[in-house]
Amino acid sequence: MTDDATARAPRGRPLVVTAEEIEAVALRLWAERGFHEVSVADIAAEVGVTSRTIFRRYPTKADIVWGPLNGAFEILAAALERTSPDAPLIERARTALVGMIRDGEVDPTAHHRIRIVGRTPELQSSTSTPFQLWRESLYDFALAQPGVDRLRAHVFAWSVQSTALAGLIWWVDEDPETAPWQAVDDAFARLVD
Amino acid sequence: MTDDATARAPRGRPLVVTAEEIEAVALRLWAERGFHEVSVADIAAEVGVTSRTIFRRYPTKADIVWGPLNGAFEILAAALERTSPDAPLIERARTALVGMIRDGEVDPTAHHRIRIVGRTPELQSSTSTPFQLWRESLYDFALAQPGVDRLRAHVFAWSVQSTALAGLIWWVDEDPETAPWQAVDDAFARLVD
DNA sequence: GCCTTTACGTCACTCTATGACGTAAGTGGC
DNA sequence: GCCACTTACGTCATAGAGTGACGTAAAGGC
Repeated sequence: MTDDATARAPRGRPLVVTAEEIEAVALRLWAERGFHEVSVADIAAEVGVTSRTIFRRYPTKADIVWGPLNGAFEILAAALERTSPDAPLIERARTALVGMIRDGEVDPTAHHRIRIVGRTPELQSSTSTPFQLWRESLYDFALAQPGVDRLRAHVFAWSVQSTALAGLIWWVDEDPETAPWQAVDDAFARLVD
Repeated sequence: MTDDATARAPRGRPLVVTAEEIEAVALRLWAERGFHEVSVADIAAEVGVTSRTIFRRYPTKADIVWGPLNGAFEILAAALERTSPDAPLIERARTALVGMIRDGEVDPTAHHRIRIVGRTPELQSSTSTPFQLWRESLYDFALAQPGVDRLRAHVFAWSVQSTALAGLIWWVDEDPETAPWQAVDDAFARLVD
């Protein structure tokens, strides 16, 4: 998306560690010991910086987990637009979401990240950045359709997001051998009852 | 529920303040200044105790908001059982939830509490105690019905809870003049599309 | 009066998060 | 090479949510 031709050499002191390094260390430690058991200071020490630096890069500890997934709402919005306008809203959301997860458009570490989220209830907060952004995308999409009022769009966004989350949590602690998109697809199959 | 005949005088030092007093002060301050803007120490000072005492009574700051609503999951479970077995699952949940909120079986301060939740995104966390307990009730109820597998029960619990939450949030910041049960009922009407 | 039980205060400490301030390390202009 | 400018980092101080340890206050039972 960024124009490489206009991408100039950055001015000022360069970052001493990349976001990838920080997140790789964090994900590894959290996978080993759990989210609460590893503090931001622990990660910072392992990477070779101060916790102040970490908090300057990430607004909260939880945002280290999300990382590139925070940008996924744009992919979701685009995927929603590509779905068939004739299908019911819920099926369009299902197609877009499942396709997005299945095709791994987001990030190679996404599965790893979702596993930690699934194991850590406090990360499943509905106010976490990506979930909020997903709901916004879903809300805007639904509201643009004819005959959809704001409450309906609101309910649509919430139920789609929570169904996806339910599927992912299910996948993590009940069926981790299969693909995550399959669990989400199965969850949507149960929703349309 | 407690047997008054066997309710003996409590041994040991009595509580210096009742839970009602603490929660009344907390709700008043939060309604005036907002949830983040009023610390637990502020509430403790106003009540006349130390913050240590508050944290001994309530596991987290958020639990002061929920208060008696934490016991509502039992009322929900009972209300679910009273619904017509012939109706679809989602309608039974709708009837039970809306009836519960409408008839004010929970607590006179419930509306006040929900307003604060609606105004404070971080309190809408899916891991907050009452929401978790509601989902458990809904999950157990759904799983006991014939032809419902565990994933379906899981998705059912999540979508019912989030639909109720969506309705309540909608009520708080879009339609606070009407009754909250009406907003929740409307939300469920949009869900069954 | 003494023992037991329960509630509270004080102190110390961890962890997340933020503001202030000075410094290190890069780019670009001359 | 020197100097301004920009950006990242470290250090320090601070606030707020929790938690464990320890001593004390206030009740009932004997």
